[in-house]
Amino acid sequence: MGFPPLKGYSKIKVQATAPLQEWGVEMTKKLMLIDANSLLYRAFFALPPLENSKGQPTGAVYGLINMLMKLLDQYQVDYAVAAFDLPGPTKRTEEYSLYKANRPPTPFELRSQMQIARDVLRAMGIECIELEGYEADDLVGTMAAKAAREGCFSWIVSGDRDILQVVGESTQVIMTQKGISETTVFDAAKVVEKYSITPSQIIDLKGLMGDSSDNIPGVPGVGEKTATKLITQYGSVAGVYENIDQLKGKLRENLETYKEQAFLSRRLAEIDTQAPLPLAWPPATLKRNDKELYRLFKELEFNTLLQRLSLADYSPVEVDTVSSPQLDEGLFAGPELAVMLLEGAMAVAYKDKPLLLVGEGYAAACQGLEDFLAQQGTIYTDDAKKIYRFALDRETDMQAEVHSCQLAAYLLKPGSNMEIPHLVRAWTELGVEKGETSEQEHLAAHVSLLPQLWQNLKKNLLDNAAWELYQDIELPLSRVLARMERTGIAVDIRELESIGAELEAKIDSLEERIYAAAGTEFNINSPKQLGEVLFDKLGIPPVRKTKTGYSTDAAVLEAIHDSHEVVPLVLEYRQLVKLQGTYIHGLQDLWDKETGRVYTNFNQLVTATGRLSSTEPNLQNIPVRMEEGRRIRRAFIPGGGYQWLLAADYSQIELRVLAHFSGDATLTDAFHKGQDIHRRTAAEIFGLALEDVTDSQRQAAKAVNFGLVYGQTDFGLAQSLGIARKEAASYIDAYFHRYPGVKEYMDQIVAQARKDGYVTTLFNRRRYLPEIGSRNFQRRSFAERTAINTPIQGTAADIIKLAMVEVEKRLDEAGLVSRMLLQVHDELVLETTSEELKRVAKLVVAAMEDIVQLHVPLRVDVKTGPNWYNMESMKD
DNA sequence: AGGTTCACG
DNA sequence: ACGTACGTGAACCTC
Repeated sequence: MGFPPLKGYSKIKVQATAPLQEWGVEMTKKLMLIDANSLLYRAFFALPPLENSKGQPTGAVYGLINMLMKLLDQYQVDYAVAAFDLPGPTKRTEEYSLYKANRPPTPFELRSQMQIARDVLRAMGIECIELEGYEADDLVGTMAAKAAREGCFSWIVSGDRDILQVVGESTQVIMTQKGISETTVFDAAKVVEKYSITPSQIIDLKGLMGDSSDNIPGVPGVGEKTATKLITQYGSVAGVYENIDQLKGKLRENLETYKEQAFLSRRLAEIDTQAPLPLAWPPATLKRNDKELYRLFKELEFNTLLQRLSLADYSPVEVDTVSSPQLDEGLFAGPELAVMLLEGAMAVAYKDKPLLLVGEGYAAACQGLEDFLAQQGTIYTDDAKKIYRFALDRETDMQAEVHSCQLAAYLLKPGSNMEIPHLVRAWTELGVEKGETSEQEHLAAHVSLLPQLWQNLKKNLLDNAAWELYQDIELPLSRVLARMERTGIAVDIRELESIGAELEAKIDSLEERIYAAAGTEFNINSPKQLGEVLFDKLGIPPVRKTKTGYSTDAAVLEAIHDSHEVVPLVLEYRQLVKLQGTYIHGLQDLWDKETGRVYTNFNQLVTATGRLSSTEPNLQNIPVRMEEGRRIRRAFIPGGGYQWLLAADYSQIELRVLAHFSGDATLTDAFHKGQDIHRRTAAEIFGLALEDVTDSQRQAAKAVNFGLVYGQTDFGLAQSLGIARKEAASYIDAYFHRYPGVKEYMDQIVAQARKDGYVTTLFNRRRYLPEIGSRNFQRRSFAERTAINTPIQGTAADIIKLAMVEVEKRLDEAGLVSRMLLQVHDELVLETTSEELKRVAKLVVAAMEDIVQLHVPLRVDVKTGPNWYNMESMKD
């Protein structure tokens, strides 16, 4: 029997386990014993703090159940029993009142999951046992002993090493490693291999070394090493004392002084295998209560587990695939239409049933959709940008209104999975079973659910006060982005080739010089091989390690710059190879020879902060900082009919947003006076007049301003400036002293994030920070920095998005042919004609600067040129 | 598929 | 004491 096979199981990495026969075991029945307390603790601390929408913490239960489902599937056992601790005194606390006395109390968020875990386990057909005065591992150990007598093989699942003492002929332990998803299986040989002692000797080992986590004292001065040596030599604690004469010095003295304590510790460490079991033998077989399990998973919002168990109340949905051009007349007739544009196909809901239109049917449907768009009506779709793009490609004057489910979902919970089947499961009570259908059919099957999905999303947007964000910023922006994507940007391929040829020559030469300097030929692009050459062969002392070996990144290479002549060559090689591979070859591959342009995709649904991203090619990271790379911008040019590129960028937008949010008097004053912000900061933190600030002081202040919006630490600032950490700390301290409003704002936003569990931007874009209350320092700190950064970065994103909609609108109203091509976070790039140049510059600057009234002015610098490299400022 | 490195704001 | 500045995407290597 056991668990039914899990769907999608093969994708989950589980350590392969030898079948029973290989272990030399021949038993008819198999039992899994679960030390539930130990695993829940593990899961609780290993996993991010999940909770359901009602605020009930669920992470530990999720981790436990997820792990057990995998194991049950893998081991196909006949029975499974889970043991729990009960609060209150045990035999051990009776004997030794300090037993586990140093344990911090179980966190509330974990305690509240203990009963839930029992309920879920029972629903899975796993019996739960507990017994006053006994701990879970005693019950597990007793069960294993009982099973062995009954000729039944057991696996014990636990995260506690102590349980290894019960490993034997018919008992093995599945021990969690770091985290809880990775496990190791221990038989007796494995215990010996790992700890150099037999399973039962674990008890004696603990007797001598103690266990700080359980507050078992052991013998002072005896740690794991000494204890292992003694136990290996004399077999047991008793054996050690029988041979105490052979020992000398401090060790013997301690052993003699603490003899009682050693035997006490041994008793405390020993698992009781004769507890009175609150359970009949054999245990009930694994009989799942699907109805109850469904109810629990639904309540806990374990949607992936519901899916995996095929427990979802999702009926299979039949998709009619239509390839005939003869479409039903009613298909595009209604005032409403649910539609998804797919690769070479279209999904449309007809009388609440999904149709998948392919081949000639698709061609006919495109005409039908075009006609529908030209009239007033309502479209429910996954991604509005595709509809706008469709309308643009077919030059349709769109009258219909579009509702974009993915866009709405993104604003409600950025960073989550935006695929339609996920959204439907997350935001409605509905769903579609995947079954044997293809991806495309499965997706199409959801099309008739889009109107319901949309209604739910819209309600949530309204509840979050994010409806305007959707309606006035993001949805109109989808249309702007569709146009920009369709427009593309012209690339001078000859220029690209010429830069590429130059790079090629330099790379070849560097390659040879590197081989000569290193005295060996190797793959310079392989961090592994490069590390071996630098740090093993050439003997340069390594600076830093990564998970997999030596770190060889630019910071490391800079640090060892003068250690060997090959290092600077490698640095230059790296830089050039990056340019050649990512930009020259990357752009060449995506260049359209018919139009001479490249067409990026602007993704509106991926970033956690509300920024756009750009792919295939990414035109938001074209080199600019280093001259060598910056030259690539020469290849970006205005296309046919246009003479100029125009770039308009917000000056210091993030610091202005910070000034707005914090209301800090000094920061606000600097922007009102139009001062050089870094110079002013330097003057403030070094206590100087503006004109007395030196270049290096300004540079330091710039780094402070820069790090500010990231929630910087002294360590980070020290790193970026190459100064001592104390000095960096003094800068930060001086800054907050001079800008108390900024400090207050940062404390306040972190407090708010802790209270609400999320932060928002000026336009109510929201980002959830579930780890803000984590007890894990690292995770909590990260969430706090994110709480500081996201409102700033996200508001800047809101502003430029709104400006883009406005620029598009004003260009359109003015009847200008100039057009937006790119957005690079705080910069817009347009192409324009000689006739329109001045007018467009003014229009763009005005639209961007006036788009929102903050407590400080927004400033935009505008430049123009015949390509993206040779750009000159326009001052009227 | 995941890790490392590096380009941008 | 913790590890150490936010947000992206692409190329390449390694497993």
